[in-house]
Amino acid sequence: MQYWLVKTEPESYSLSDLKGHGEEIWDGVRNFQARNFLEKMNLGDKVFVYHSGKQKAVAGLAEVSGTAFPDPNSNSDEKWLAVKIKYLKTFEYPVSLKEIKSTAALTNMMLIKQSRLSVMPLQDDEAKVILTMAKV
DNA sequence: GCCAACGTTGGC
DNA sequence: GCCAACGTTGGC
Repeated sequence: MQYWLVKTEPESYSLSDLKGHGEEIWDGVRNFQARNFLEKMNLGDKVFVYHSGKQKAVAGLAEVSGTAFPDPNSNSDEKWLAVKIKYLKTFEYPVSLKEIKSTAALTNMMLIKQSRLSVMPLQDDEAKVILTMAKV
């Protein structure tokens, strides 16, 4: 089982929106590296939802409920992908970017190393540290 | 509001 | 194929 992290601007789509809908098509990814990660997602993989912008924190957890399929909003001659994710939980203690940066075990996260990537895998130990920090 | 990092585009 | 110009993302 793999852990992932996806970024979203809560002003356009937030974790609470996902909570309200239960399940959502995660589309609009227009970056090859991110696309390749979407392709590797498996059913049941856990997905951390990160809020960029004002909040800058890992807000909660979702789960892959549908593996990669053509992004319905891209032209058929393009090869962009989307997945489906299902809401799991909102962290009572969101893990802020600041905390992540000041935690030695997390400083090699792709979130830090590649600040612009919007879909990325996490190491198991990184995921566990974040879950601990979120007091899940 | 600014700027760094990064991706994309287009001229050569 | 290189590189300058430009656009976007996202932290500060």
